[in-house]
Amino acid sequence: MSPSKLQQLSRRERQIMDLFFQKGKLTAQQVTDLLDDAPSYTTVRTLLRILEEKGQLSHTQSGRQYVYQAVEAKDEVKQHSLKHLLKTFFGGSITEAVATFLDNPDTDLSAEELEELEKIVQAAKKR
Amino acid sequence: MSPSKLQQLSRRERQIMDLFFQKGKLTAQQVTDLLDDAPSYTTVRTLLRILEEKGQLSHTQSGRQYVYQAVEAKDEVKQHSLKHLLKTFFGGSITEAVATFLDNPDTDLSAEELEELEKIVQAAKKR
DNA sequence: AGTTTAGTGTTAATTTTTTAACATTAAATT
DNA sequence: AATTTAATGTTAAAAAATTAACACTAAACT
Repeated sequence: MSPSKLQQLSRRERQIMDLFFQKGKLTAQQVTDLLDDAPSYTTVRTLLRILEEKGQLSHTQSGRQYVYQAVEAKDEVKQHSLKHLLKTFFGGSITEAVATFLDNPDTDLSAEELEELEKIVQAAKKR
Repeated sequence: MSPSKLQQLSRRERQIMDLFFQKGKLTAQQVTDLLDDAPSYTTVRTLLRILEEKGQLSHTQSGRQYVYQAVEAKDEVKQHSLKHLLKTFFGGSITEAVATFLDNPDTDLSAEELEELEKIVQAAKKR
């Protein structure tokens, strides 16, 4: 049950990393704006610096601004996070997860979306 | 971007809650055994107490032992966690998540499992 | 009955996280 | 050119999390 790198991060750090996974590149100001329980701008900058020290973020300079982005290859993070979720809540089964998702009355997938999902599954069957 | 209750938890607390979501009921000793970077037994007990104070866990007594379990209805947690993951990494799309999962060469789903997944999707289409 | 074992109760030190003030610098505006 | 604005650099206080020692209690064992 050894924790992954992402799980090593503190609350705030994870919250911020989640933003980067969603949005890609962000400045300190943007991060501050996106967090709706955001601390001060200065605090956000400190956290970005720490995340960079920890190797989670890198930055490039654009004019005077630092533009940060996640370092870890996104696909790896995706795969890992999905697996962790499946293990934690769905006994490792993607099928159960999909079933749960589709069962939720709040979710209503379009016909096209379902079509696409079906195709993907059928394609996987052929292999 | 307001954090959910689960996201409010600290690292260790989340790590422990994940165990409860996987396993159901657990004693302090079992939690200690399941964590492979576990702190001392005393520490684990303290964390369980804190999680109970925070309303995440409850316990019943079985003989002398405290048996803990997650308070929040598991389905809600499942739904919420899945949605959060989809939002963070897959633009909210279950289809993308499934695609990513099936693309991973490490994953090999059995024919039966794929069959089942297909059925679930087809059933959803009918609605 | 005495001793060991396995549990909980209480308390507190240490470490980490979280926060942000204050200083500095350079660009943009007046 | 002077002033304001918007950025980063540095440092440190406050709060929270993490850890575990020590005390106590009751059951199980000898």
